[in-house]
Amino acid sequence: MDSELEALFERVSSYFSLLSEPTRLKILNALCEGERTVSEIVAHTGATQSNVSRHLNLMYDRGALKRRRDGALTFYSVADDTVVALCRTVCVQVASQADDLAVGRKTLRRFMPQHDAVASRQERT
Amino acid sequence: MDSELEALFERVSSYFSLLSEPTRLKILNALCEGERTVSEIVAHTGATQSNVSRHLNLMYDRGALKRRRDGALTFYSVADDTVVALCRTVCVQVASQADDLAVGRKTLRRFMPQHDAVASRQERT
DNA sequence: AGTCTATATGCGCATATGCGCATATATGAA
DNA sequence: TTCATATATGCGCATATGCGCATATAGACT
Repeated sequence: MDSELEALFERVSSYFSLLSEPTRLKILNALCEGERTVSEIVAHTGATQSNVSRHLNLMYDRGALKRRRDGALTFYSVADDTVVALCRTVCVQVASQADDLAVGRKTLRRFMPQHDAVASRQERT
Repeated sequence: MDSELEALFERVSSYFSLLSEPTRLKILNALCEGERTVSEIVAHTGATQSNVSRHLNLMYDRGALKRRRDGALTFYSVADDTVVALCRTVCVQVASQADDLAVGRKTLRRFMPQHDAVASRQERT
């Protein structure tokens, strides 16, 4: 196997690993609508402050998030829009193939407004 | 946090975890052009037979791959095209943001022909 | 200085995951 | 049946990862 591809896949898998953790997905969800402080994210996700902080720093280090400090507050926001796009794609995919999963149109719509058409098309199938 | 979303994110993260492993990406790469036997994938990826088998079964169980048995041979192929699409998206993303990573246009093109336009657009930036 | 709030981080644990190795199972051929 | 090839799987280990808990750091205010 080509060593160029080896290196590429190493990075790609590491990229995906960012998204393979529920807490981080919750955080991204909280950041979907824009900039948020750590405390806001803690409140929104229900995770502990230390975990949220750790995950935020991780995603920041990997370039998925950007941050801005204002006094004692740190504002985080999405730096890599691809990340959010991937989440949305997989949310639709998962919701459409899981009959048992009670993800209402409403929830789906709130989470990914622009995929409305896709989501409802899948539902009719 | 909504328990509906909790369940959704659990699944979504598990979906992404399939793609957060280099060996599995190599396998998907080997399956991009179509159906392959386990031995062919072993040869193509350079991984051991037991690992390839394990990863194939995992991806099969999760619905990412389908399989077909013909005598002593087992043919695997991609069942969920979204998986491949996601890989391609992230490959382009990673390759475009990593200056140090020597992923030539040629390699990229071979791996994801239909993203040619996107890839070269990124390169010019 | 002292104190309060906000955020980050060190440490240890528990669990998950990928792998090597050997072996089991299945199919076809002699 | 016996052997050979193809694929799957049990077991143990090493590492990675997420978390709880306590604590450290930083800024604002008195």
